[in-house]
Amino acid sequence: MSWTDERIATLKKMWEGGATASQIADELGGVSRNAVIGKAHRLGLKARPSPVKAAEKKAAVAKKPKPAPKPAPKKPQVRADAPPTEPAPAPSTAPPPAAPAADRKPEPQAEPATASSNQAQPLPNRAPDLPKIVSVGPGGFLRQGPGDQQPPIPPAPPRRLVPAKPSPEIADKTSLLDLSEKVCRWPMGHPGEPDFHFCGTAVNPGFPYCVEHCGRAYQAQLPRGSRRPPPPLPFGGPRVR
DNA sequence: CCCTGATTCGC
DNA sequence: GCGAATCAGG
Repeated sequence: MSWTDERIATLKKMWEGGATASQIADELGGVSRNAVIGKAHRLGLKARPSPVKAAEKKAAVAKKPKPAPKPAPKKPQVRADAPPTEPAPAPSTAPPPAAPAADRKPEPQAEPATASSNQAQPLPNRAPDLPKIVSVGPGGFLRQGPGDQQPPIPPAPPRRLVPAKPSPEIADKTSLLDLSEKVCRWPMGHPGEPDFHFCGTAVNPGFPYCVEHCGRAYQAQLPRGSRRPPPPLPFGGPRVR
Protein backbone atom coordinates (compact mmCIF):
# COMPACT_ATOMS: atom_id res chain seq x y z
CA MET A 1 0.00 0.00 0.00
CA SER A 2 1.18 3.49 -0.77
CA TRP A 3 0.33 6.78 0.80
CA THR A 4 -2.18 8.24 -1.57
CA ASP A 5 -3.66 11.63 -0.94
CA GLU A 6 -6.81 10.08 0.38
CA ARG A 7 -4.99 7.87 2.79
CA ILE A 8 -2.88 10.76 3.97
CA ALA A 9 -6.00 12.84 4.44
CA THR A 10 -7.61 10.08 6.46
CA LEU A 11 -4.48 9.71 8.48
CA LYS A 12 -4.39 13.41 9.25
CA LYS A 13 -8.04 13.60 10.13
CA MET A 14 -7.95 10.62 12.39
CA TRP A 15 -4.65 11.54 13.99
CA GLU A 16 -5.81 15.03 14.77
CA GLY A 17 -9.12 13.62 15.85
CA GLY A 18 -7.37 11.68 18.52
CA ALA A 19 -7.56 8.19 17.11
CA THR A 20 -4.72 5.96 18.07
CA ALA A 21 -2.18 4.84 15.55
CA SER A 22 -3.51 1.33 15.78
CA GLN A 23 -7.02 2.49 14.98
CA ILE A 24 -5.76 4.50 12.06
CA ALA A 25 -3.65 1.66 10.75
CA ASP A 26 -6.49 -0.73 11.00
CA GLU A 27 -8.89 1.66 9.37
CA LEU A 28 -6.55 2.35 6.50
CA GLY A 29 -5.61 -1.25 6.15
CA GLY A 30 -2.46 -2.62 4.68
CA VAL A 31 -0.25 -0.63 6.96
CA SER A 32 1.11 -1.21 10.39
CA ARG A 33 0.79 0.94 13.44
CA ASN A 34 4.44 1.85 13.09
CA ALA A 35 3.91 2.91 9.53
CA VAL A 36 1.14 5.24 10.62
CA ILE A 37 3.26 6.75 13.35
CA GLY A 38 6.20 7.13 11.06
CA LYS A 39 4.09 8.76 8.39
CA ALA A 40 2.42 11.03 10.89
CA HIS A 41 5.76 12.25 12.13
CA ARG A 42 7.03 12.70 8.63
CA LEU A 43 3.97 14.77 7.91
CA GLY A 44 4.91 16.93 10.83
CA LEU A 45 1.83 16.25 12.89
CA LYS A 46 3.28 14.82 16.01
CA ALA A 47 2.66 16.11 19.51
CA ARG A 48 0.11 13.81 20.91
CA PRO A 49 -0.09 12.41 24.39
CA SER A 50 2.36 9.62 24.40
CA PRO A 51 3.18 7.62 27.48
CA VAL A 52 6.74 8.84 27.49
CA LYS A 53 5.95 12.47 26.96
CA ALA A 54 3.15 12.35 29.48
CA ALA A 55 5.57 11.04 32.05
CA GLU A 56 8.07 13.73 31.24
CA LYS A 57 5.43 16.40 31.47
CA LYS A 58 4.21 15.01 34.75
CA ALA A 59 7.73 14.98 36.13
CA ALA A 60 8.25 18.54 35.01
CA VAL A 61 5.06 19.65 36.67
CA ALA A 62 5.95 17.89 39.85
CA LYS A 63 9.35 19.44 39.76
CA LYS A 64 7.98 22.93 39.22
CA PRO A 65 4.83 23.40 41.24
CA LYS A 66 5.35 27.15 41.27
CA PRO A 67 4.54 29.17 38.16
CA ALA A 68 8.01 30.29 37.30
CA PRO A 69 8.12 33.06 34.71
CA LYS A 70 9.89 31.18 32.00
CA PRO A 71 11.35 33.27 29.19
CA ALA A 72 10.42 31.85 25.85
CA PRO A 73 13.30 29.65 24.76
CA LYS A 74 12.16 29.62 21.19
CA LYS A 75 13.68 32.20 18.90
CA PRO A 76 11.63 32.12 15.75
CA GLN A 77 14.34 32.65 13.20
CA VAL A 78 15.34 36.15 14.20
CA ARG A 79 18.33 37.17 12.26
CA ALA A 80 21.22 38.08 14.47
CA ASP A 81 21.80 41.30 12.61
CA ALA A 82 18.17 42.25 12.50
CA PRO A 83 17.03 44.92 14.92
CA PRO A 84 15.00 43.57 17.81
CA THR A 85 11.38 43.90 16.94
CA GLU A 86 10.22 43.30 20.46
CA PRO A 87 11.26 45.86 23.03
CA ALA A 88 12.61 44.59 26.28
CA PRO A 89 9.94 43.89 28.85
CA ALA A 90 9.13 46.88 30.95
CA PRO A 91 10.70 47.16 34.38
CA SER A 92 9.00 45.98 37.48
CA THR A 93 6.37 48.66 37.19
CA ALA A 94 4.43 46.64 34.69
CA PRO A 95 1.92 44.20 36.16
CA PRO A 96 3.07 40.66 35.57
CA PRO A 97 0.67 38.30 33.84
CA ALA A 98 -0.04 36.38 36.97
CA ALA A 99 -3.46 35.15 36.02
CA PRO A 100 -3.27 32.90 33.00
CA ALA A 101 -6.54 32.23 31.28
CA ALA A 102 -8.54 33.64 34.14
CA ASP A 103 -10.86 35.57 31.88
CA ARG A 104 -12.12 32.72 29.82
CA LYS A 105 -15.71 32.70 28.78
CA PRO A 106 -17.83 29.97 30.27
CA GLU A 107 -18.54 28.70 26.76
CA PRO A 108 -22.31 28.25 26.89
CA GLN A 109 -22.20 25.16 24.67
CA ALA A 110 -25.15 26.30 22.64
CA GLU A 111 -24.75 24.01 19.70
CA PRO A 112 -28.05 24.12 17.86
CA ALA A 113 -27.69 20.57 16.65
CA THR A 114 -30.14 20.82 13.88
CA ALA A 115 -29.16 17.33 12.87
CA SER A 116 -28.74 18.45 9.33
CA SER A 117 -25.61 20.51 9.61
CA ASN A 118 -22.98 18.01 10.49
CA GLN A 119 -20.54 17.79 7.70
CA ALA A 120 -17.23 16.12 7.33
CA GLN A 121 -15.44 18.98 9.04
CA PRO A 122 -17.57 19.55 12.08
CA LEU A 123 -14.78 20.71 14.30
CA PRO A 124 -14.47 24.46 14.49
CA ASN A 125 -11.52 26.15 16.04
CA ARG A 126 -11.65 24.56 19.39
CA ALA A 127 -10.08 26.10 22.41
CA PRO A 128 -6.66 24.60 23.02
CA ASP A 129 -7.87 22.61 25.90
CA LEU A 130 -7.38 18.98 26.63
CA PRO A 131 -6.89 16.82 23.57
CA LYS A 132 -10.21 15.80 22.26
CA ILE A 133 -10.82 12.11 22.21
CA VAL A 134 -12.58 11.14 19.07
CA SER A 135 -13.44 7.75 17.83
CA VAL A 136 -13.25 7.37 14.12
CA GLY A 137 -15.45 4.99 12.30
CA PRO A 138 -15.22 3.34 8.94
CA GLY A 139 -14.70 5.88 6.23
CA GLY A 140 -12.96 8.22 8.61
CA PHE A 141 -15.98 9.98 10.01
CA LEU A 142 -15.65 11.16 13.52
CA ARG A 143 -17.93 9.56 16.00
CA GLN A 144 -19.38 11.56 18.77
CA GLY A 145 -17.34 11.29 21.87
CA PRO A 146 -18.69 10.86 25.35
CA GLY A 147 -17.93 14.46 26.19
CA ASP A 148 -19.86 15.74 23.22
CA GLN A 149 -23.06 14.24 24.30
CA GLN A 150 -25.25 16.56 26.22
CA PRO A 151 -26.86 14.23 28.68
CA PRO A 152 -30.45 14.56 27.62
CA ILE A 153 -31.73 14.26 31.16
CA PRO A 154 -33.64 11.01 31.11
CA PRO A 155 -37.22 11.91 31.81
CA ALA A 156 -37.60 9.11 34.32
CA PRO A 157 -40.75 7.56 33.03
CA PRO A 158 -42.95 6.52 35.95
CA ARG A 159 -44.04 3.46 34.16
CA ARG A 160 -44.36 0.02 35.47
CA LEU A 161 -41.89 -2.39 34.00
CA VAL A 162 -43.53 -5.25 32.25
CA PRO A 163 -41.63 -8.35 31.27
CA ALA A 164 -41.32 -8.30 27.56
CA LYS A 165 -42.80 -11.17 25.72
CA PRO A 166 -40.84 -12.42 22.74
CA SER A 167 -43.75 -12.29 20.38
CA PRO A 168 -47.33 -13.41 20.42
CA GLU A 169 -46.37 -15.97 17.83
CA ILE A 170 -44.05 -17.82 20.15
CA ALA A 171 -45.59 -16.80 23.43
CA ASP A 172 -46.46 -20.24 24.74
CA LYS A 173 -43.99 -22.16 22.63
CA THR A 174 -40.92 -23.81 23.96
CA SER A 175 -38.00 -21.57 23.10
CA LEU A 176 -34.34 -22.40 23.25
CA LEU A 177 -34.17 -20.99 26.72
CA ASP A 178 -37.00 -23.20 27.86
CA LEU A 179 -35.16 -26.37 27.04
CA SER A 180 -34.29 -28.65 29.89
CA GLU A 181 -33.73 -32.29 30.47
CA LYS A 182 -37.42 -32.72 31.07
CA VAL A 183 -38.88 -31.49 27.84
CA CYS A 184 -38.64 -32.73 24.32
CA ARG A 185 -35.99 -30.94 22.30
CA TRP A 186 -37.43 -31.86 18.96
CA PRO A 187 -37.30 -28.76 16.80
CA MET A 188 -40.49 -27.56 15.26
CA GLY A 189 -40.01 -25.57 12.12
CA HIS A 190 -36.70 -24.15 11.01
CA PRO A 191 -34.24 -22.10 12.97
CA GLY A 192 -34.50 -18.47 12.13
CA GLU A 193 -38.16 -18.56 11.44
CA PRO A 194 -40.21 -16.39 13.72
CA ASP A 195 -42.19 -19.25 15.13
CA PHE A 196 -39.33 -21.69 15.42
CA HIS A 197 -39.62 -23.53 18.70
CA PHE A 198 -39.20 -26.92 20.26
CA CYS A 199 -41.68 -29.67 20.99
CA GLY A 200 -41.56 -29.10 24.69
CA THR A 201 -43.75 -31.98 25.80
CA ALA A 202 -42.70 -34.33 28.56
CA VAL A 203 -39.59 -36.21 27.63
CA ASN A 204 -39.29 -39.93 27.21
CA PRO A 205 -37.18 -40.70 30.30
CA GLY A 206 -33.55 -41.13 29.32
CA PHE A 207 -34.01 -39.53 25.93
CA PRO A 208 -33.89 -35.97 24.76
CA TYR A 209 -37.22 -36.31 23.02
CA CYS A 210 -40.73 -37.20 23.87
CA VAL A 211 -42.02 -40.64 23.04
CA GLU A 212 -43.40 -39.59 19.73
CA HIS A 213 -40.25 -37.90 18.57
CA CYS A 214 -38.10 -40.69 19.91
CA GLY A 215 -39.97 -42.82 17.45
CA ARG A 216 -38.73 -40.56 14.70
CA ALA A 217 -35.25 -40.06 16.03
CA TYR A 218 -34.44 -43.66 16.75
CA GLN A 219 -35.47 -46.23 14.20
CA ALA A 220 -34.56 -49.84 14.06
CA GLN A 221 -32.24 -50.70 11.29
CA LEU A 222 -34.31 -52.69 8.88
CA PRO A 223 -32.81 -55.36 6.66
CA ARG A 224 -31.66 -54.26 3.27
CA GLY A 225 -34.28 -54.07 0.66
CA SER A 226 -37.12 -53.42 3.00
CA ARG A 227 -36.26 -49.87 3.99
CA ARG A 228 -38.83 -47.20 3.82
CA PRO A 229 -37.83 -43.76 2.78
CA PRO A 230 -36.94 -42.04 6.01
CA PRO A 231 -39.27 -39.44 7.41
CA PRO A 232 -38.09 -35.88 7.09
CA LEU A 233 -35.42 -35.00 9.58
CA PRO A 234 -35.78 -31.91 11.70
CA PHE A 235 -33.14 -29.95 9.88
CA GLY A 236 -33.38 -32.12 6.85
CA GLY A 237 -34.10 -31.21 3.37
CA PRO A 238 -34.45 -27.99 1.52
CA ARG A 239 -36.64 -25.25 2.78
CA VAL A 240 -40.17 -25.43 1.54
CA ARG A 241 -41.48 -22.05 0.64
C1' DC B 1 1.51 -9.52 29.22
C1' DC B 2 -1.31 -5.88 26.77
C1' DC B 3 -1.50 -1.16 25.06
C1' DT B 4 0.45 3.56 23.64
C1' DG B 5 3.65 6.93 20.83
C1' DA B 6 8.76 8.08 19.77
C1' DT B 7 12.86 7.08 17.71
C1' DT B 8 16.28 4.80 15.01
C1' DC B 9 18.11 3.07 10.97
C1' DG B 10 18.52 -0.02 6.98
C1' DC B 11 16.36 -0.13 2.81
C1' DG C 1 10.18 8.23 2.00
C1' DC C 2 9.11 4.09 4.17
C1' DG C 3 8.35 1.02 8.03
C1' DA C 4 10.18 -2.81 11.07
C1' DA C 5 12.68 -2.94 15.17
C1' DT C 6 13.28 -1.10 19.25
C1' DC C 7 12.61 1.75 23.28
C1' DA C 8 10.03 3.39 27.12
C1' DG C 9 5.93 4.46 29.85
C1' DG C 10 1.04 3.20 31.31
